[in-house]
Amino acid sequence: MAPADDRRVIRTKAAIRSAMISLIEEKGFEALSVKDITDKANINRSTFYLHYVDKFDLFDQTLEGITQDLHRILTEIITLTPDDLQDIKMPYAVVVKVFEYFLANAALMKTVLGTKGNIALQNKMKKIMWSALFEKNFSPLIKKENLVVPFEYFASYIAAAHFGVIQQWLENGCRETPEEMARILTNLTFRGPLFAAGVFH
Amino acid sequence: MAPADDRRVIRTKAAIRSAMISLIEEKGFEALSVKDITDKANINRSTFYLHYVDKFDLFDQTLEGITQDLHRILTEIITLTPDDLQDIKMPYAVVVKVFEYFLANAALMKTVLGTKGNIALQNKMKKIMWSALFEKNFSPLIKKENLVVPFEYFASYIAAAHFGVIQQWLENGCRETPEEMARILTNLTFRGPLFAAGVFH
DNA sequence: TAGTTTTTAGACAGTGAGTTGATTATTTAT
DNA sequence: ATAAATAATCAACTCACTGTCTAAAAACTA
Repeated sequence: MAPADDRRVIRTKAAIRSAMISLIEEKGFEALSVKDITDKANINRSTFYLHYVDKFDLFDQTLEGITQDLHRILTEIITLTPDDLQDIKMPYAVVVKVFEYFLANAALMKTVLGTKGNIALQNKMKKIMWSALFEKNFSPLIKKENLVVPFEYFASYIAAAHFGVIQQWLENGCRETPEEMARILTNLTFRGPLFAAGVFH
Repeated sequence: MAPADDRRVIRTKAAIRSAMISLIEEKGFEALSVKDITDKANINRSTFYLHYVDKFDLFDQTLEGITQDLHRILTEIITLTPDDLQDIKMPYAVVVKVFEYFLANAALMKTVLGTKGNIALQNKMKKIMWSALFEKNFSPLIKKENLVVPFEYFASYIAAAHFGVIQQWLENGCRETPEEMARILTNLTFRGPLFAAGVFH
């Protein structure tokens, strides 16, 4: 092992990484071959194996930073209190932060969450968001005796719903601001989707 | 072309199909090879190519029946009126039907929607459910002037949320009855998730 | 049973994966 | 500026899977 800050290594890894991202956008993760990546990155195929075990390893390493960041944002920044949930402001602030982060990493996030992505990767991210947001924040606030539906389905409902909205936003090219998206998402969840859609008055 | 009801053909196709389903459960769709499938199905690899172009073709053909059924269930059975949405009963009936169908085809549905599935396939199914359920039923009922959030995000929210709950249910092994699941889902959507979770009283 | 069709076994070329060893190019530290 | 270190390259190799094709064997239908 040599200095990891060797400029050749940095250059090579960057080339590989950005080749992967642009290729995932083109044809999806599963359809990629190592050869595709190294061709696009203009490096020898052997070189790839000096840095990564295979394309999955490459993706994992790429995703690692993202998931750490996200986890930090979700847990460090805020711990909700019961009062926060009675008002829309506090969760709103968290959601804004998340959207801002997604916006800053839109290209990669789109490859993870977009239609060309990979379910296992999606689930990895879902799990992180889930545990950070729910287990540590929402869960303690929910009184079992008030539950009209099983907690796990409530959780699946919210987690998937939020993911769906984020996915749609990324597909659209992130036209709305993080603040606007946070407003949309908190409205949908706090007021209920049908109310937010104007079906109930 | 000979009689398509030749018993050898029926046997072979059935063997291939069920081999595929069980292998997807094991290792996921992308990891499968044609050889895996034919080994499991105990047929010659050449035989596979007599019936299918490749594994994607096999999956498409397998999914075709499912999607047609689902589309029929969602469109034929019901057309919602504005009054239906003021009450929870009518949508409830549709949702029960859907869960019943999923239950009857749980093995395959789990491979499509489960963690080992494939995003493209999920999207295909989402699109079908989406167009049948929303474009023809919900959409006309929503008055633009009452919208608090853009319609497309409302749509993404609901579609993804329902999908998430169905996924969770399949992962759990379909413990709840279709009626129970329909109750859960309609409660979450009609009352709003936080109300259904007992956060609001 | 006779005639037809499916399945089989095996071989084929083509492609990507992952590894290796010798060589060249670049970088860092002196 | 130069030497030592090490990263990248190139070519070649094994392996596994794909998709196609043939001729022979097996199973089906009528």
